Amino acid sequence: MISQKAKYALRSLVALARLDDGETMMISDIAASQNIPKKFLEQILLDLKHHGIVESRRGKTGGYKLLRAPGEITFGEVLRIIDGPVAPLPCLSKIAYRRCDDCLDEATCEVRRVFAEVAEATREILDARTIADSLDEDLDVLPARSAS
Amino acid sequence: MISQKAKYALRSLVALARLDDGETMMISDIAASQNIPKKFLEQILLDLKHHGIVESRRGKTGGYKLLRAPGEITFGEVLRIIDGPVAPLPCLSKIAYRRCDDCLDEATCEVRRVFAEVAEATREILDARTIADSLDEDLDVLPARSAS
DNA sequence: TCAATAGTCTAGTCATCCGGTCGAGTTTCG
DNA sequence: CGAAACTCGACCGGATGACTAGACTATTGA
Repeated sequence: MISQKAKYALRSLVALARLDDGETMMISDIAASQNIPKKFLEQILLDLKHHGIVESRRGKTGGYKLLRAPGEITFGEVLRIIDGPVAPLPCLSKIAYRRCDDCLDEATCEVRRVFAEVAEATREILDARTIADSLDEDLDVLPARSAS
Repeated sequence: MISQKAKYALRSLVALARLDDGETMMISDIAASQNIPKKFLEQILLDLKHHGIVESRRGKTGGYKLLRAPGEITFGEVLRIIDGPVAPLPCLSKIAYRRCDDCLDEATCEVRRVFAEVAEATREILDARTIADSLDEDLDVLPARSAS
């Protein structure tokens, strides 16, 4: 399960991606339009700012905007910023590799191989899909329920 | 990240799968061989028993054994028993569908589509790989680090 | 210049979950 | 019977998730 925080982050970025060039959007407007608690969103946007995804301007005419093109911001990047590693096991993460402390030998670990496949598959999707992909809704709607 | 508990469960099942026909294995032996806290493992095995994965015998000559062939027990099934839904969003789970309460419309949800792909991909792997697949180690070892 | 506005940042809260542990059962065998 | 093994409920401490509070700083337009 991805965190609420990550979902909020992605939704906000989609909202910002819909702006015209040079336009900005205030935290409170994003919060209202996307149904996100405002104070919580502050943290999230700040985090995204520190990681170079968005930029902001203070004061009366302030607000947020994307720092990069929507097509240059991948789901994977955002998830790693907000939620940390995407991998199902610490020993399969490339941004935060850590040995499983109960694992005697990685090479013969009974579960590692299967989860490596999972990690590979999800990484391939998350690092390929961008905010831009979420802009054109209505195009290919999929059936309401699909996975487990 | 999958839970420690799930990892223990899978490891235990692999251990049980290595037994000869009719043989059983005691909790304490599984715990010792797999490096798992014994009392914690009791809960896990009990849970697996309640879900028809293993069966047990009490008393002096007691122990656990698989109730089904290793090839009939998928990673997905075990994960769902121990960790709950595998899907990245509640609205994408088929065993425990739940509406995302902040989501206004599922059909146009900005993030749903991408995560549906992820759910589909992981489900395909987890529901295909079985305990039996983890038995033949040494065969295809993969490079030590691979995903994110 | 000053007050209103909007972003920045640190902390605190509160519930839930994770990874266990304890101890009192109950069944089975020798 | 009594020792060995599984059963099952309760508990527990620390971490995490999802927010909330409030003080502070930058920007502007009256």
